[in-house]
This record gives sequence, structure tokens and C-alpha cells, in this order.
Amino acid sequence: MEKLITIGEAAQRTGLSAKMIRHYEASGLLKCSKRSEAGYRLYDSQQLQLLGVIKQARKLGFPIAQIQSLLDLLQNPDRTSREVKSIAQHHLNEIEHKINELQQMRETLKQLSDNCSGDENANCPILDGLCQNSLK
Amino acid sequence: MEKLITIGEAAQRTGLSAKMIRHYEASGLLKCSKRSEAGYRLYDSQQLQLLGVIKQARKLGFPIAQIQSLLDLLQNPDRTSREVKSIAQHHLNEIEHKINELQQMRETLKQLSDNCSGDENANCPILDGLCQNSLK
DNA sequence: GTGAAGCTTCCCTTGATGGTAAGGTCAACT
DNA sequence: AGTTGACCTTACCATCAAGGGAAGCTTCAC
Repeated sequence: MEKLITIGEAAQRTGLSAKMIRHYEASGLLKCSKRSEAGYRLYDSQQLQLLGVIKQARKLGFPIAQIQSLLDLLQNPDRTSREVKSIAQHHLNEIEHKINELQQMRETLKQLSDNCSGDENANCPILDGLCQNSLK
Repeated sequence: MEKLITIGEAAQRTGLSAKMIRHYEASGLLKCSKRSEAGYRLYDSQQLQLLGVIKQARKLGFPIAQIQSLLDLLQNPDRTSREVKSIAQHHLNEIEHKINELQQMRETLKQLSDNCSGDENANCPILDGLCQNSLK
């Protein structure tokens, strides 16, 4: 007889919020196995495990759609690690792309900021930089 | 007599979309100076300039609220470069924070991915990593 | 048996952007 | 003069992950 827990306890154990657990369910990630007579969501230990996976995957920035795929693979004994790695690689590329964009911003912004005295003077290289119009 | 242009031309000249120019107006960033008899937005060259500033600032990732402040300072002769630099620094901190988060994700993900053979085998260190539950 | 805490669903907000729809306007070509 | 096509208007909906809050039901402890 499996011990079943409510959404609040599942939230505590996983570090997710009850709100988000419901949200993930609405997004199709993970239904609770059972409802109590009163309609309360009840989770068994395997589902708690899966909620933990969702938590970890979100921590790594995987979008919900990809977590969906990861959960499917996790529960599919016929999976190949190739499929899993492919998803991870794709996400890794996204992350690196975002890092590049942000680093680009940082460098430009840092240059402008470094040239700005930051004193009482109205003259400001940062504003000058923003005004340099690339108007067509 | 100032030459006035429509939103479509302003969009072309700035590289913004007409959609976003309207959105920025609705957000309180920049009203057009005039409307034609038919209700078309009309922009003068100074406003085109300001739209260019918005474009550049968005390119650097400034959120709308901060662009609002920057536009205010730009048009305020009593500004100090200290005020401008403060906004820029704040945004720079945000950017660096995001970069750090992403780099953290990248490293964790890369480690998992590097340990994964990516072949026909069902055994997968990436899934294992996601399953390592920090359940309380 | 009452009150507090926990659960339910439903709707709204964020932030920047895009899509689409329904309708008015303008200019150019026929 | 009329039609066509490009451009403009507003208004609503969607995205993505997360949270806020309301209104109402349930459970538990005292």
C-alpha cells in the first residue's frame, strides 16, 4: 500500500510551489495518480520522484515542452541515450546563444559606462551612445 | 516647417516594427506629436531620433521602465551623468547576474552531456542527473 | 463545533513581441 | 470615377513561466 501525499506536502518535498505543480499538470507534464473523495490531488512516491525531475530540469532552464520529452524518455525503457543527449544538446545551444547575446550587451554597455564620469556633469557618453542613430 | 512621417516610415527608418512603436506609445514612452485628419500617427525628426534611442536601448536589453527614465534624462538639461550611469550600472548588474545563472546551467548541463555516450543504449547519465533527487 | 490551515477552480498580471481581424484611408492606375 | 492594393487604426489573443488573489469546500486540532 503506497503512501499518498497531498499537493502541499509534495510542494514542500520538491521545492516546487503547489501553484506550479498544478500549472505543470495543466501543461500536460504530470497528472496526479489519484484524487481523494473531496477532489484533493494525491501523489505517490514515484510521482514525487518525477516532480523532482521537473524541478531539476527547470533549474537547468529546460522549457516545459522539452521537459515533457525528457519525462517521456525517462519512463520509456526503449529510449536511447542519443535521444536524451539530443535534447540536452539543443538546450545547451540555446543557453550558449543567450550567453553570447548577453555578453555582447555587457561589453557594449560596459564600454559606454566606463567612459562616463558619473558626476554632476550633464555631458554623458552613455546617452551619446544611445543617440548614435543608425537611422536609415 | 518640419517634415512629418507616418508610423510605417518611422518603423523602416528605425528598424522597429510599427507594432512596437504603438506598443511603446501605449507604455508611455513616446507619444507622436500629431495625428493626421484621418488619425494617422505623425512623427517629426526629433521623435524619430528618440525612437532610435529606444531601439538602441532595447538592443542593449534595457527594460521599458528604464528606457523611460533614460528618455526623461536625455530630455532634461539639468540631468547629471551620475543619474544616467546609475541606471546603466544597475542594468549591467542584471545582465551579469543573468550571465552567471546561464553559465551555471551550462556547466552543469555540459557535465551531464559529456558523460552521456549518446548511442543506442538506454542508460543515460543525463536522466540520472535529473533524477538525483534533493527531496526533503 | 468552531477556527485555522489547506485544498479546489477560475481569473488576472507580469514583459516584450507577434499575429490576426475588421475596418478606415490614401494614392495610383485603369 | 472606380477599383485595387498598400497603409493605417483599434482591439483582442497568444506566447512563457510564475505568482496573486478570490470564493468556496475540506480537514484537523482543540
